[in-house]
Amino acid sequence: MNSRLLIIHIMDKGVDMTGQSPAREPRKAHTTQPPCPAQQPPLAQPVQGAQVVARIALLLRLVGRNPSGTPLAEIVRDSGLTRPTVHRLLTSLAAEGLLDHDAVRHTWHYGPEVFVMGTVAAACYPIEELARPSLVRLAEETGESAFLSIRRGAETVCLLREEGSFPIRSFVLHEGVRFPLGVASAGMAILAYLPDAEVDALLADTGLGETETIAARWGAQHSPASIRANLERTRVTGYAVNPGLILEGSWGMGAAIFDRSGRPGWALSLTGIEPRFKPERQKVLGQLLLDEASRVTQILQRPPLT
Amino acid sequence: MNSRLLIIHIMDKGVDMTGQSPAREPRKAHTTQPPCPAQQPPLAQPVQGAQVVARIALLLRLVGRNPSGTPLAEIVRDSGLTRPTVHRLLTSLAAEGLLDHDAVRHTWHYGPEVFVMGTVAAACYPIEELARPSLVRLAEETGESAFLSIRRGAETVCLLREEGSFPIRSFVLHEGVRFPLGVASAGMAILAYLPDAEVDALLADTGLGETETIAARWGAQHSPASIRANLERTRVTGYAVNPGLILEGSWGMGAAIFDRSGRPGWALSLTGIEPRFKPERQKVLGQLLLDEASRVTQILQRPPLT
DNA sequence: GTGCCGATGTCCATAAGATGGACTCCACAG
DNA sequence: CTGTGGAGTCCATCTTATGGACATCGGCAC
Repeated sequence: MNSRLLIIHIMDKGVDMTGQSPAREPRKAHTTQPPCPAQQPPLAQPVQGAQVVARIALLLRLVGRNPSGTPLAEIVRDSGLTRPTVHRLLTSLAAEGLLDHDAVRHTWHYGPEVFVMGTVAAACYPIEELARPSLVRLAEETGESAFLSIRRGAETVCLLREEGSFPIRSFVLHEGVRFPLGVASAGMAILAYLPDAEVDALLADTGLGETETIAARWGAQHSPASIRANLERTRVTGYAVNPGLILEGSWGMGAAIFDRSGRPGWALSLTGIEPRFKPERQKVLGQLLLDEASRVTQILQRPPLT
Repeated sequence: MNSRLLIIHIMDKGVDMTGQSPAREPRKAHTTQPPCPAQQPPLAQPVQGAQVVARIALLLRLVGRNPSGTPLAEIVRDSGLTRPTVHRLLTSLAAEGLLDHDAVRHTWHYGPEVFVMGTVAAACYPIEELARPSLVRLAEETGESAFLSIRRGAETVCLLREEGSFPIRSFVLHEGVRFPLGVASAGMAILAYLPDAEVDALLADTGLGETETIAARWGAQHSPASIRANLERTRVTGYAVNPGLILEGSWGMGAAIFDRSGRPGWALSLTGIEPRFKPERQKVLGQLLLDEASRVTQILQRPPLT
């Protein structure tokens, strides 16, 4: 389960070696530029009068990347907040049951209250039950691991994972992992079916600094041009292919699911190693993905619930 | 749904007519007594330096009571906070995707982010899949509605609901509803298997004021004595019976589920109308509940998962 | 129509409360 | 033993949340 950590590490150590600013300093962000909308690339607007809420939400999102627990230092680093602040907020969240603190391993995870709230919320978001059968079928028929991701603002979040039978499995993707739209096949599949204007907006402003571009974080293979090229390919076939762009040799394919208003809000995807994604098989896998995505979409269209 | 809420109601309506301070003033609480452990009777300790976190958690819990949406006024009333504060916090939470604001109906619900986080958390709390089959069986075999509740501090929270076929159904209990331990059959079943010391603590201090007792909120049939009497009955049979104590004619029965350390952390329960809970049938239903609770308990005991 | 009521939503001066620099403590490696 | 890196704690400072007061909206009675 720490293979994931690995990736984080790799990325932290390697990709970010843009050279400049060895000591991070984004934490001063909130002190000076009140009109500045983007301190972090989350999904929130400026908002007035409750920055703590933004911080808490940020921390909750960060903790969520690792269901198996995240150490304080990692959260401090990735949040850009100071250690005392993060520690205090995490402690308070834990006191409320929203987080849990593993005192032995010094890690933080989601607490029972999050689970409880999520279960309640799940009553309003029935995607889970709707998509699980599709995931199972995909995993069984292909042998690869199958995933459901949801769009959240400019990101996708991996919600469900269904393991395939193939003995070599990638752990780049698992529950809670977030990617910007355009990175990973799920985000690519979703992005491909958003209106052009939104695509432009999403690919253009990644905050303010040019250091914050997707490419800076995820490598040159995620330059706007590369992403747009892949978008075109995705629009032609209907499904997205990620040819090892995140981790060499780790391929993925995805297809979008559309909500009642016709917008792509989720995606099904498959991941595996490169030899399992030869061109001929891509067509097969792509069709399977499209079939299942279409099935889920149709179920979603149907009920006028509420 | 903390007992705390109650007080607010009481105060607003009548009890606080002690003459002094018609305007509520419990909000000064945090300013003076730092060592005082009980400012609010939720599940949290004093905590230092992040009262906003407590407020946010409180609001999230309150919103969760009603998956279908809660108006601002209700949250303001039950939280004891001022309207501007509640409004600002809710707005901020909505901006983060943790809540959703129905601008037409002026109601607040859980947002997609809560659902996402919950789904991630669910990977660590597999009770859902473990218990669902039991709920389905219970609902099918009895015709009543079946529920899974979880213990959260001094409360139970209803997590899952499975409708029965019987055409008259009670909606006292549904996803997100919270009761103090000792109220409703699920909480009674759990309370009955907690150590005596804990039971005493839970039944004794319901905060600080004597106006905050469970009985004050849930009626004299929930006096400590009555609860203890019911506890005894529960310990004899193994299952709890709620003979319409919350709502006349709305009966319930529950059985506890035990975690790996042998503590009662969840409960299965059935609800229905009084004629369906005649003594002979109680035995049948009770046995079914015990069987299913035991089954879930055994599954929980088994895996040494991380 | 008009006026009342209860609700939501907004503003901004105030002071309450969150912040983070600096410190301690602990575990582990060399 | 000393050095390094991380977790956790403290408290003076000043940023940030607070809530009283106001604006607005929609429904309802007359």
